[in-house]
Amino acid sequence: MLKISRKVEYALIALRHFQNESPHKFTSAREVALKYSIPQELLAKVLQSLAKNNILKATKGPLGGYRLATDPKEINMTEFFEIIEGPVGIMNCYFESGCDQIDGCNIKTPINNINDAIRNMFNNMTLADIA
Amino acid sequence: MLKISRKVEYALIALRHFQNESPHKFTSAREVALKYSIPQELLAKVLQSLAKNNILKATKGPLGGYRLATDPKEINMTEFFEIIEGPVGIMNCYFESGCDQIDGCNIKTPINNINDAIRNMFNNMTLADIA
DNA sequence: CTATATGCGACAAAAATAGTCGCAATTATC
DNA sequence: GATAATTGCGACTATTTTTGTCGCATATAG
Repeated sequence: MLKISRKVEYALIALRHFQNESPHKFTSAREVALKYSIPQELLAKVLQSLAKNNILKATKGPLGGYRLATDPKEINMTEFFEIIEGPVGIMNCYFESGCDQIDGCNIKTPINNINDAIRNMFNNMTLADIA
Repeated sequence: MLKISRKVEYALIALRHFQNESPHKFTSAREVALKYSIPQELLAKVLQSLAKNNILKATKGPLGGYRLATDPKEINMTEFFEIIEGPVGIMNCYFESGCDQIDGCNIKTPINNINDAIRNMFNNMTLADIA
């Protein structure tokens, strides 16, 4: 349970790759996909999201590609996860309003407690911490 | 992301319900399902798992049903989650061996770090803590 | 004997995730 | 200017996981 998605996995792989490249070199999605045997199109989408959110810098054209735009120390894990997968939380009701429990939900508090614990953990973590 | 499943949600609802009942009263899956508008058959399965793992006590026949078998203070959250959903961890490779990365996986360490942090958190939590 | 439980396995439906494809816009190289 | 390689983006399909259902055996209170 609590598994993360392939997209997050691919993002982590790519980010670690960029960390090991010289800071100004651009690497294409294709190259990264080949190197780690991951689906190119899917990786491309993930990298596009990261670029749109200023985690990566992108350039088009031949010799184009991606490189880190931000120091990994500055990349908060909650933010990182949410760029790729939307809100971090174990249940939707943490974020949404509509809930069809007739007799009133009796687990709101426990759910929120768990959510807070998880979010708190990731809020205090940067990409640099885990790599 | 990191959402828990409905089954866990239903288990939490039921457990909180049993916490509020007198300790020796048995309540049937049907009754709990009706009260909280959750699918009876599915809830039944979840309760059966919990009974098999001594979180609940079950009796058959009319007037039968379930009640707590254990003090919530003694119910470890990791254990609880794993009864219902299997291993707690953000990625399968934490538990499994086969991995088809050709060029070597570059995210084993970060993944393990995140996993350890999550497991550690839940290991230090009982059902009583969150309710 | 009947009605109401749990227990369990197989199955079906629905939703989420993963992956593919096509095309526009940009840019380096020839 | 033509070509090839790239990002960017949306629609689509396939696969997997989750969710829910059904049927039947066993137990038991009345």
